[in-house]
Amino acid sequence: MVCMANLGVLERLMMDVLWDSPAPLTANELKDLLVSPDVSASRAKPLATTTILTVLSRLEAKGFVTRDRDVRPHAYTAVMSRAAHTAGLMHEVLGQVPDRQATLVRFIGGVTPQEADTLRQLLGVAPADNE
Amino acid sequence: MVCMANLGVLERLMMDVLWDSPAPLTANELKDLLVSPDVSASRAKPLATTTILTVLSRLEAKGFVTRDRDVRPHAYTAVMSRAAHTAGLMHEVLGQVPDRQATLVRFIGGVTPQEADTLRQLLGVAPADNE
DNA sequence: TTGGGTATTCTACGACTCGTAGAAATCACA
DNA sequence: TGTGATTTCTACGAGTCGTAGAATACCCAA
Repeated sequence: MVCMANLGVLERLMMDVLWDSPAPLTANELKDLLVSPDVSASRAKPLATTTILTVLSRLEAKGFVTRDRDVRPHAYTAVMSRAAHTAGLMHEVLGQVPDRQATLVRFIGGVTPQEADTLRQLLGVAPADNE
Repeated sequence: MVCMANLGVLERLMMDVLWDSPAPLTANELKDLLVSPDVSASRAKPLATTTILTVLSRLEAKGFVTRDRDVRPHAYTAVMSRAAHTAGLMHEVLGQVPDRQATLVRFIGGVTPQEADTLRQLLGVAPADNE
């Protein structure tokens, strides 16, 4: 049932790096970015490269990343954008309840004014290019 | 970071029973409801009462339920409504991303027309007149 | 006041996930 | 072909979760 969610702390951190990267990353590039202070998803201790690779494999198995095996240091990419992933999570959560109406009421009650504006815009103008 | 989320399958099932109940429940009442076929959150195997109590204690420790210790078979109640809990989860997920705008775009792209109408109403936007 | 059923707590185990990484195998180039 | 880089295999320790027996606490009828 709950399936998109389960990312551990490190897994999530690594996804953040992947999401922030404009291009596919190798394990070592990712490792370096994890400790680089100018990256939001930062981390104190540097990890062993094998650790990075293990977690990347797990993320691949979970369907969060793909790897290009044709280039030699394999290159890893996030399958979905962060926005798509997060929106998917929100839908997944929302989909678990019988009464979405009530949930949306609560949800809207908690959004910031800016977010409300965004939503108004999105709902005011017509839908909806998908993919 | 992620804290509201982590409910196991049984924990979630029991929360569903609690949420569906208009009054506080005792462990045994809850146990019976778990196997009663007219309850959405149903279950094949009946569980030991101690199992129910263990899980209820864990839910209490996690802050999802409170118990009334003054009545003899302790009575358990969900702390938040399901709607509040779910909406909270959605906010928690949304709060993890740097660019909420993009996430909301995706989110709105995936809602049903009915949900969109609900949202328009809540946000005070004239509904799109389709259908 | 006590015996006995009921309710609750304590303790625990097995399966699974996750962070972590060494050891072993594989690869590619000099 | 040897060697350094890369990847896979294997594994451990901590934590969570479903599961429930054993031990204890509670309360009423006799």
